[in-house]
Amino acid sequence: MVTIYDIAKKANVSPMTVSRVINNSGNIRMATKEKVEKAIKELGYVPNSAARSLTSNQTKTLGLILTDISNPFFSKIARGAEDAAVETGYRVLMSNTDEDFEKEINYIDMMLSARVDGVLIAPTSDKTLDQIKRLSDHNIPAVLIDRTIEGFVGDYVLGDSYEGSRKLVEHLIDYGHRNIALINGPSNVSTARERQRGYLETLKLNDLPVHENYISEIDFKSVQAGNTKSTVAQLMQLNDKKRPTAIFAANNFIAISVMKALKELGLQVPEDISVVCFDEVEPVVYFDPFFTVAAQPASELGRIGIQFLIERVEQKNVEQERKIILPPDIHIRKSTRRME
Amino acid sequence: MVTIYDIAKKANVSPMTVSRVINNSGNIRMATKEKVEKAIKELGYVPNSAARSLTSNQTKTLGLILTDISNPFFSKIARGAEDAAVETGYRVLMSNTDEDFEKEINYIDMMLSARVDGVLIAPTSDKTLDQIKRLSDHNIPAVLIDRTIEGFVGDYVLGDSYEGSRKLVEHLIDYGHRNIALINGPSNVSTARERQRGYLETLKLNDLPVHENYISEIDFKSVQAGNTKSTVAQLMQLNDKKRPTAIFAANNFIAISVMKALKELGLQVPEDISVVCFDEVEPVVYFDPFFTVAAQPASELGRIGIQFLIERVEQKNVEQERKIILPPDIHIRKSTRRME
DNA sequence: GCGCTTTCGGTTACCGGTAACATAAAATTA
DNA sequence: TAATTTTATGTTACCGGTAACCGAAAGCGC
Repeated sequence: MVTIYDIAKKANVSPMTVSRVINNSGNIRMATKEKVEKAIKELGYVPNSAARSLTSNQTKTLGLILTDISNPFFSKIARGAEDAAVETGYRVLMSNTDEDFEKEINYIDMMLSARVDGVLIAPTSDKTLDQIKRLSDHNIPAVLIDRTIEGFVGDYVLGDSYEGSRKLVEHLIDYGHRNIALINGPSNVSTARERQRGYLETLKLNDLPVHENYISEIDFKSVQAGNTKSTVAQLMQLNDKKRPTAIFAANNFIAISVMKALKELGLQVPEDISVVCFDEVEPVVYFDPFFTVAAQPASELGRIGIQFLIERVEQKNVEQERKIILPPDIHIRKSTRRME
Repeated sequence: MVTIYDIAKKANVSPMTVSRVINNSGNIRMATKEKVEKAIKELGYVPNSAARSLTSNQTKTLGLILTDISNPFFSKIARGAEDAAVETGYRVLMSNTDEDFEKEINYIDMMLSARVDGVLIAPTSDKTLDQIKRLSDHNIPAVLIDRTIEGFVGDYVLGDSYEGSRKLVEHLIDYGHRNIALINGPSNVSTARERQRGYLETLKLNDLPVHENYISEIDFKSVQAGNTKSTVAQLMQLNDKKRPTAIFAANNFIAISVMKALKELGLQVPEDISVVCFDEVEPVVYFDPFFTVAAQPASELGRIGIQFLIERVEQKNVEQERKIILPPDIHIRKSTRRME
């Protein structure tokens, strides 16, 4: 591997001079600079960031801890985040927790040993607070994305779950639905709590009763395992008057799984039942706008999250905590129908 | 930041002993080991990989250079790759080239300065060969994914573009289509060449004429800019006999754009025209299987790619070049119809 | 041409680990 | 119990950069 010393020897200067040329620091005679640059080019030298970070105490690397990069919502966040990072000269280490606390801990370890300058994280649950503390104990700032956690002090960038939820439910009510079920994610995630709050309040505001068995929680692994079917089946087994005419799926992942379950149960959407959900179900939306959704500006979330994070890393605007909550766009499409 | 020296002082041993405990190397008395481990835990020490990599000459980090992580095909590759990487104790640096050669060069620079142990890359074109050479000049192995490039020596993992293309076109012919247009990606990408070859050979085998203006090329940026419409419009303006009854979109990105264009032109799929494409159009496929596609095992590709890469990095199975070509699954769905 | 300031470049030490060697302590053998 | 081997730990130097300090050369005023 070519080092600064090889360049120094070739250009007949000291390693320090090479370092100065690379970093454009100090006073260097033009002739010397050119000599060094020639040697660098000829030997194809690229600085070793590991060595650099040892003295500079920064790695120019950020950690991105998300649930699952193959979920379109998160892959858009990742894309926005990565774009913002390279633009500012940072690299991004990626990871997928699958909402698993143990995996999350391992990734925190990884970020710690990689000495990343900061972490943008969608925490798996409120328990993640301890992990964020571990980061800050090592002087590594964290910005939350998509979710908050209780007791967190710092910046976060979220979609407005409460408001989106309200609007989706209002839309259903507007269409004449009175029996609306909510299939939610686990309530230890803030988005689930907010969506449930929006759901409940909207029902209350419209004087609609809340049936307890309309609300179910289903976690990432159950959805993956295909356990949504029993949840849906239970809902549909309620007797006629109580049988929901609409399902509010709390995210795209659940929505897809619900659709699958409905299909297996022989039910048509929207003829037999209406379905709405949070997050866009891409990319088909462009040519077959089917799903009525609360679409979050995912790539924007990622971009802003990284910007905040880098400002924290570089000690700018550190006085205030910034809580950004971006409103989702409600797209009314064909998965909901008016009740006669 | 806590270092090995802090631990050493606290545990009243030499730094070297701490190092040995951490790496489980050499002979350490049980009592000493426990003393050190206690100190590590109490101070929350995590080894600094940068310092480590300086002596070990490896970073346990791999580079992943893809077109666009927010494209479901690539996000699945990324997921498979990242999974395989962590399982083997590696980290992953992500990047998005947008098929842009300049961006790709910058990312290669980034990988070089990060001293990644290896790179898994979907090259933007045959020109990328020089960049891969830059990597190998620095002893960094590269494995290709999704695409090959001319003159490349090493491992690659691809989907079978030729075979998938043949099957899609055969399906269309089987359905009675004789006028089949191909909207391809740029021919400096191997998949485009292979898909075109499959297209042409299948037509020839079935004694169908090849109209020159049935084949068009459209690059990533044009698709992004929404320039697909003019291409599609030109096809549809051909006089009746020559007007295509089916379009073969060479990838999911093009397919979505084609669908959009058709919609704007007021054409229905599959009533007015049939459409097939390469790559799955997820995730809607699960509940609304619409598109007839050649689905590539993306996550498998990513996983195998990383496995090969790590073997190269760790100098295992290096004698032979491995060329893996996985067959796509053909899913016949509702975007194609039989001609009467 | 002499002293003073500025410019340019070199030397040394250190960042946080670890390989290689050295040495002290314990265990084993004769 | 002395000699020998084995085990346990310490010391030194180095990985590839850079900060901090220092000295030589060049520019400048008089």
